[in-house]
Amino acid sequence: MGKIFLHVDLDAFYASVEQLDNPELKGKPVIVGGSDRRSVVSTASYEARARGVHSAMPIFMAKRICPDGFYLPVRMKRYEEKSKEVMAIFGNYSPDVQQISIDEAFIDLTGTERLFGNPMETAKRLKKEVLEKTGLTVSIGMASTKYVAKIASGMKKPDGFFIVEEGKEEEFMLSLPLEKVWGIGEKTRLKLQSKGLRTVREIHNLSLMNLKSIFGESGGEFLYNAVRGMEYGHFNKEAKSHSISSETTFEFDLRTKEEIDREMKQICRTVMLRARSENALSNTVCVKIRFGDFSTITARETFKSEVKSIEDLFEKSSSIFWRKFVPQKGLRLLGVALQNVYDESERELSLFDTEEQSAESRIEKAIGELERKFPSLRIGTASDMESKKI
DNA sequence: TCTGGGGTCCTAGGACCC
DNA sequence: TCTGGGGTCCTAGGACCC
Repeated sequence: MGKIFLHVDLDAFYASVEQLDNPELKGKPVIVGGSDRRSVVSTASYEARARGVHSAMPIFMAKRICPDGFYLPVRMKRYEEKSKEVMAIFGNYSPDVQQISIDEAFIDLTGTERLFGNPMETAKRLKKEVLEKTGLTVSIGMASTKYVAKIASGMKKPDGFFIVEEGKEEEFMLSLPLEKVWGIGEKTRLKLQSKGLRTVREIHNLSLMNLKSIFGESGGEFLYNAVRGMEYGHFNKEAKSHSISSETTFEFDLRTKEEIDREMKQICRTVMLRARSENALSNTVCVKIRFGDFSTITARETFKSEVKSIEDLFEKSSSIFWRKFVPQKGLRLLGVALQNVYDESERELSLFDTEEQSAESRIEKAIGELERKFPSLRIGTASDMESKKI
């Protein structure tokens, strides 16, 4: 007896929540995204998709093809709230629920027949319960592997249910156009094309060795398994690396040190407060620079001791930034990340940790907690205020 | 009026150690 | 007589996903 997985995906999630909270928007083209020059669409409702609007499309373009759409800002807190409600319902159907993003999860139904009955009926009940309790529709894929279930859930959106029977996985994969294969993006498609490979079947015809010689050890293995509908390892592994990052695209490219310092400070603040709230520490700082011409570089440095404060992160990031930045090109985007993050409890105490520094980290943690409780509050330190000229 | 933000994983080359 | 080879850490960049 094989395994049974569901992949459950909330339909047009952000846009659906907006329609739920404002029923007048039901049946209308709703586009959730930023509002300035360089913003893109986060989620478009199905009505907007019918007009050609899709995720990642620049807002100005969406407005051109869908001028009468309802354009709304992203309300992340609200979506997180609804996401939690939905995920809690999933928990009633299996002890093994693996959330993979804010709007989708794998549910392992293997061995739940005795408790819940036929998995197909269980899946239908789950759809119904989510709709009744949260007002949201989901699309479900059911298969013997997570990988195939994931693709299956996309076959009949929205409000869909698609089953790939055990033993039919390979046949199912062979029936798909390349664009539906999860893990093959534009670049890989182009590379496949340059080798004369245009269909899943053509990839299927190649040996593992052959694929590895073209796409590398891991890429080759992935493709070989994918076109056969076999489980892809990386769903099952615990994530081993972790990072905390924040980045901003500016409405207009920045050029002066004053502007850049100000933004850098804000970004470092966001990253550091988040790290504090997660009790996360890191010794590795990565700075991302996107120039006015859209060319993008990253530079990172691993330090002997962990990043200790917002100010510390600001200094470290700045020193990396100014080694790489080319002022003539202008700054379109600035990002800062803490990488290889580990938990506070794993810290090896260093002789250099002074009383003062740990006091600083306690203060920042308190600021983060306060700001979470009172989102309208902005707490600054004396040096923040000076730089903001309040 | 071009192209967001937050992530993960992989590769390839160099340094360094045994 | 001149240069093997594996493991691990680090950096920079790339691909992909939602």
